[in-house]
Amino acid sequence: MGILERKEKQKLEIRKLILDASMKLFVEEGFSNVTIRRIADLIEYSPTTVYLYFKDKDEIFFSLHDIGFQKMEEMNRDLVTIENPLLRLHKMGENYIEFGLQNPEYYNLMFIQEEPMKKLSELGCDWVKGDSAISRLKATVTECMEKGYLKGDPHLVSLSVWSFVHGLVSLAIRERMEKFIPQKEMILPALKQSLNWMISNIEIDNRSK
Amino acid sequence: MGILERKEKQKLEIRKLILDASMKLFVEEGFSNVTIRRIADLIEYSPTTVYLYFKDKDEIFFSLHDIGFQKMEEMNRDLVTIENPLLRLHKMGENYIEFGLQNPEYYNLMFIQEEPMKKLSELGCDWVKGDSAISRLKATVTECMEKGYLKGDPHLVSLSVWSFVHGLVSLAIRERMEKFIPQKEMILPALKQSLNWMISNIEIDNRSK
DNA sequence: TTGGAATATTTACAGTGTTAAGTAAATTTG
DNA sequence: CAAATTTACTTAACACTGTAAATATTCCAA
Repeated sequence: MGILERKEKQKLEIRKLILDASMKLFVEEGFSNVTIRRIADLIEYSPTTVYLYFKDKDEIFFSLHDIGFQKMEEMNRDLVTIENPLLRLHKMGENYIEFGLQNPEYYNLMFIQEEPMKKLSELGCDWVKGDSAISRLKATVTECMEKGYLKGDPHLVSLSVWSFVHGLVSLAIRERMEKFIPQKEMILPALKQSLNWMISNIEIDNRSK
Repeated sequence: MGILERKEKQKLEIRKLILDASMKLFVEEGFSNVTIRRIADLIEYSPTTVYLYFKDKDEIFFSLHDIGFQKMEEMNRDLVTIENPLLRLHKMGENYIEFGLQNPEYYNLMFIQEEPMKKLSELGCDWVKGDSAISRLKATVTECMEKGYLKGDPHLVSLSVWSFVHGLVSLAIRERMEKFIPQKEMILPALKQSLNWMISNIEIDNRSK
């Protein structure tokens, strides 16, 4: 069945073509400038051809949202080398902030935009990519507690830490931080400083040892 | 000049009519279902009439964003009666969370959506409503420090506290919290619990007194 | 070579924000 | 009071959007 295989491969190739074009538009011109017709222009097919490979526009965005998580995972690849779980948690936070600021459009799809989640509940499946990222966070927080760097309920602390960094990133990329951080180039350092402050507040003070 | 005055008043009345209609659509059917034509239908004017009172759709959203801040300020009206600044900060946080969960569409315009901020920079003026809310937060945080409830840089701490509650609310209303809080009715208590945890972590321990 | 399946395009629909031109009523002016 | 002008509003239209149905083209096996 070599022929069917090849066809399958071609199908995937065009899917990739569509995703690449969407990504290009999406990253270069932002969410609202990604239209089916412009995607079609880029890949030099007619607009309706796109619908042979994706059910609708939201499915394209959902795929891009997935790719976003892959990019983020890639960024966190060498995180396992950090022995100290609290340091690892800290670095996770820094990576998260950097990823968000450097890829606002991806970040948008992953954590802000409503459409990808709508698509999920439409398909009746759960947020695999998001959930596994959450699990990694939770595992690290739990390890911090086991080794005496943090205390409290790992569930509650993970939720809180994530909310904290998400708050920083999403306020920044949605331009709500200008009063706090007027200079654009100061955003990243300011957010990292805030993260420092947060972690130093929740870590157990070991100076009494 | 009684006649000019009356005309001015009528103009404002229709503006209000448009805003009320937008608000209705907006709250009842969400952001994406607010269209110029549906607004026009509700107020029983032609679509183009809307443009005699608002430059474009974004200007309508900007006005609604303003109204959102008014609603929030109203909610915080009796906050001044709380003597203890840390308790007041806590209550501010709770109000913020409740406001966000109860008015997701307003919250969206105030702190998530890009359009209102674009409109601001287009007009070249600054985020008056947002900035004054930030100032109130900062004042409370500063008072907490003066009275020995908190320590550190008020600027940094305010930014962090705000980011924290914004993170909680925005992840919740954008459906990213299902893994952490599967039951919808548990969202508000869980978010409040997280706020509790946060504040108890940053407050200066006075038990040694 | 022919028939059928797969793939792609054309056409079309119903919607969007927005502008320009036209109309009718209200107001000001001679 | 009548004519001119301003104001308020509507109609028609443009250039888009996502998407469905019908049509055309390409490809491959019999």
